[in-house]
Amino acid sequence: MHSEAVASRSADQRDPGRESRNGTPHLDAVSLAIIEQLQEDGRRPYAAIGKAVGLSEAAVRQRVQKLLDQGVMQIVAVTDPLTVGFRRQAMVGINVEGDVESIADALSDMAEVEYVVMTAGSFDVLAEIVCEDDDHLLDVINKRIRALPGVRSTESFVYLKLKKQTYMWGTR
Amino acid sequence: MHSEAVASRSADQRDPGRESRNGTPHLDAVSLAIIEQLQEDGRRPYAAIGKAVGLSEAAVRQRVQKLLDQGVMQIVAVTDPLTVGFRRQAMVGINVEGDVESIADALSDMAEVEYVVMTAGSFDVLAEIVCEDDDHLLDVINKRIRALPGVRSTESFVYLKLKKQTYMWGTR
DNA sequence: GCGCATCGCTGCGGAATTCGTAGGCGTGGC
DNA sequence: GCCACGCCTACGAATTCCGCAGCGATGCGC
Repeated sequence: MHSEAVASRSADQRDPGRESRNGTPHLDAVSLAIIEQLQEDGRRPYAAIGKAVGLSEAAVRQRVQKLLDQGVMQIVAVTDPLTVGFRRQAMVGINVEGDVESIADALSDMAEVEYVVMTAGSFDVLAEIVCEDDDHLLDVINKRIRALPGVRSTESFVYLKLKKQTYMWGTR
Repeated sequence: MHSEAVASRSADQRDPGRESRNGTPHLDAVSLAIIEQLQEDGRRPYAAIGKAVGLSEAAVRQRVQKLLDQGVMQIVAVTDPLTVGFRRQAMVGINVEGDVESIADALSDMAEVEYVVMTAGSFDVLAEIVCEDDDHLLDVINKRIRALPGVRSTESFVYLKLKKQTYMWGTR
């Protein structure tokens, strides 16, 4: 029925979930198209997605479940924390001596830390923090982050206003 | 039926969507609870959410629709772009002379820029960029961002590895 | 005080979606 | 060759979504 939408199956499309060498699952064009659909609307019905990508409703459902199970994708509500009662939010740049990844892991274990990324440049790690108020923010940065062994220095950027927040890389 | 879950309506709960002076809608406890549910699972059925927050299915549906329409919340699929074909991602710190907000708006108009926030600290604006490859990244930073009138300087932090990405501030 | 417009919630019933599962088909290992 | 595996489709049953009418409470004007 959808044969014209999926050009006679390539090897990619036959095994859309196999692992590549770095441990992250390989994604074929159809899975990317599904993600793209869900980036526009996380609640879009499977049948509508199927029509867009050339797959049956059930196949889309199975792929979505797999992508969720693998941790490749999550379907969630996102907001601007500053409009939802959290008074202070900040990005913290961190310099590390020794093992960067273990510091990043330690940061990831903190509930107030929503986002952790290892970087190249004048910071080794960037961490985004969401707090109730100034005291809370101060506590997290000074008492918890700076206390981690291996943290050499930190620099904070307190959020004043969120201007853009999208997940639409698929749609361009 | 759910009378025991919502303690005899407070003023807050009677007018959950009214505007506060800064233009962002005021959110009552029930709407926060709904958002919290959807932060755990963006596809959770309205009936299940209703049971959790003490509202009927239809009421939850109306509130969710309103939150989406107001732009308070979006329900979307989120991924790590680096695992989905985008080879280069970076955070760019920007210093501005003159009107910071107009620069932030200009950045927000760029498709490659997924995240823009005005900050206090040694940068005026932070912008996250998602690119296909090095050439693309270089082009965006050097030709487009640095070309904006008012941009005094930029500093880039190329992403090496995303370690954490959550939206669960509600669940703590 | 009273009517009236507004707003949010509930409770339906019908339409649409989701879910579980059985069966088919191509691929790769043995 | 043959089996195991992965992915797909098909389809009925259960669940969910959706639109709407009605109701109670609030706020406003008079």
